[in-house]
Amino acid sequence: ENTNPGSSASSSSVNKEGSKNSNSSAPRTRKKRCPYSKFQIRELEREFFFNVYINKEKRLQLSRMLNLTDRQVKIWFQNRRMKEKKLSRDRLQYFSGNPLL
Amino acid sequence: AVMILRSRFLDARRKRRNFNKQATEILNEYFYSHLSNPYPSEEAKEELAKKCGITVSQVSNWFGNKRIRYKKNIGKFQEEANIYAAKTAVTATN
DNA sequence: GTCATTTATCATGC
DNA sequence: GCATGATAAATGAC
Repeated sequence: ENTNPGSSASSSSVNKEGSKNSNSSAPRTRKKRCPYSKFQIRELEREFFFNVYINKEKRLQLSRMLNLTDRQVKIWFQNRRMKEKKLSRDRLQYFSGNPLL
Repeated sequence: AVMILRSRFLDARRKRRNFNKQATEILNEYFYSHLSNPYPSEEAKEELAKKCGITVSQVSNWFGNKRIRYKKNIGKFQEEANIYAAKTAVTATN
């Protein structure tokens, strides 16, 4: 369902940021947003359920299992925490000051 | 009672509903009168949300979408921009 | 780390 | 069929 760069047997097409770009290419092209697969989301959510903050060890393990970079996993947890916070805010607003409660 | 509220909340998020005309008017008025810096402060967002009858998050969503879509195709919004420019000019004279 | 944001994508309205 | 609002990756300020 998801043709993830780095998944399957992608040899080396993964754009790495490690290269301290020798020549121009001044503004590094922004990485294109690539939606994660159901499987990737399930595993990420599973780990998020156990601990909202993931440590470096599990992060590396997860990134290898899901064919994601450590940075991607790290950012996913950051965004996920923000999502959780927003859900709490919306919940609070919705259930407060409503007609029948 | 709580259950129906809960279920209504769960599916109320992704069910999109267009804003009413008045709310859109208010948002567009702010956007085109701050076209050089269309980034309302948190206080401005709260005020807009109150006047439009929507949440602050919805105001942020609206400005985020408006900025990117305006930047991507300025020509398409030219007519709209002129309308609100004239509107703010009128209010300025009053 | 949080958090506003950019950008693409999703889901719906009409 | 696109317009539009909401959400999901990705970046950057701090």
